Amino acid sequence: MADNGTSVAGGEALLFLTDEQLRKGIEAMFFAYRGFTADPDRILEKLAYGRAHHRALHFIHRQSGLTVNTLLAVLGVTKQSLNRVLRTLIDDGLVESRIGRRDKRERHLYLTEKGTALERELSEAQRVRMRAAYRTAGPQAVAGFRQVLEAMMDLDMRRQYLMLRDGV
Amino acid sequence: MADNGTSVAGGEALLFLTDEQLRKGIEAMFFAYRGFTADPDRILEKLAYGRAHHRALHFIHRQSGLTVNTLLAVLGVTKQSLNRVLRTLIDDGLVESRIGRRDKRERHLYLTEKGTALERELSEAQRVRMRAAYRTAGPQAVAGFRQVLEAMMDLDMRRQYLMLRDGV
DNA sequence: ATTTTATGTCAGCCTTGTTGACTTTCCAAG
DNA sequence: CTTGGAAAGTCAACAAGGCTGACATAAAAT
Repeated sequence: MADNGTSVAGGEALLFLTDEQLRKGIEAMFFAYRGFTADPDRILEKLAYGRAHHRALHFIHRQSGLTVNTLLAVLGVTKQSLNRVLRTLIDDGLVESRIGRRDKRERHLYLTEKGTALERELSEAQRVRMRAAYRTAGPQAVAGFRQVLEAMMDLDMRRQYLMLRDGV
Repeated sequence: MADNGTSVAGGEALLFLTDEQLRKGIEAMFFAYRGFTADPDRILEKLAYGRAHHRALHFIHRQSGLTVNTLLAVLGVTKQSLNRVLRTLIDDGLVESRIGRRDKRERHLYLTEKGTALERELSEAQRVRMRAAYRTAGPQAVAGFRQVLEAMMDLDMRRQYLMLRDGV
């Protein structure tokens, strides 16, 4: 059996999923996620923002003009929790909340210039790391990386993810 | 260019890392991590424990007899923060703290039978999901998954991870 | 004998999650 | 046109789990 836990039988690769193999994957996820958030965290710290602010900025940038309800669904938190974060972002002039034209109950969220700038700084820090990791691991690895991650999501999360991945 | 962002030039595959590609990876990480923690979280909730307890149990199981200091380094939290968690685990009879034989200042941590049982339940829930994801994605994807994750870690985290990965 | 290390603990603070209750505004169905 | 329900905002209270700072004890190391 090869080191990566694969073997070939009858031209078809089979997976021998030992608990050991799985544990390595679990620990890799744990440590990698720390790396994944480390760079933005450092930037946010200086501004007295947290990861929650980053997430909000990310998805507002991603889907400009989305409603509060949509953002709640994507983030998977309560409206009270989001509101605290969103209020500071609006007060600080990073996010603009516009009343819906069709449905005036809705608030549509947009990044201001200032918000766009911070989002860019945060995501660029994150991209630098991802880019380096992708380069190190190579194209095949990258494809596999995404495949496993997508297979690991809950169904409802995958729905959200695919909507974003393939365009809204 | 292929859909996965790769192309072949002169027999060597090159990576075209558009911001779009990177963003998909970033969002995949975000949603996948939620899935990754979802199953243990549900189990922990019933017992009034949190993710912090799970992490402690995991690494004590992983490296039985490790000292408090070692655990602190792996988890990357302060001793006050760990202590709160550790104390409840010890009080509840999931973890045993034995005074070091060589160095009596040290406390070596072990899972009790009860602790082992809970750790198994938690990690099995996590393994079920990982196993399913691995099976769906296939062996090549799994190798790539781990490669990218490892390349994404901070240097000091990778040190910790490799020590655990390759045996202590 | 003194200093350093490992651990534990108290107090207090912050972020970010939660639930519950209540309001305002507004759309939509009866 | 009234009424029910949806979208959003807000107040209060609470908890987990991070953090810092300060201090205590025991034991090792110098």
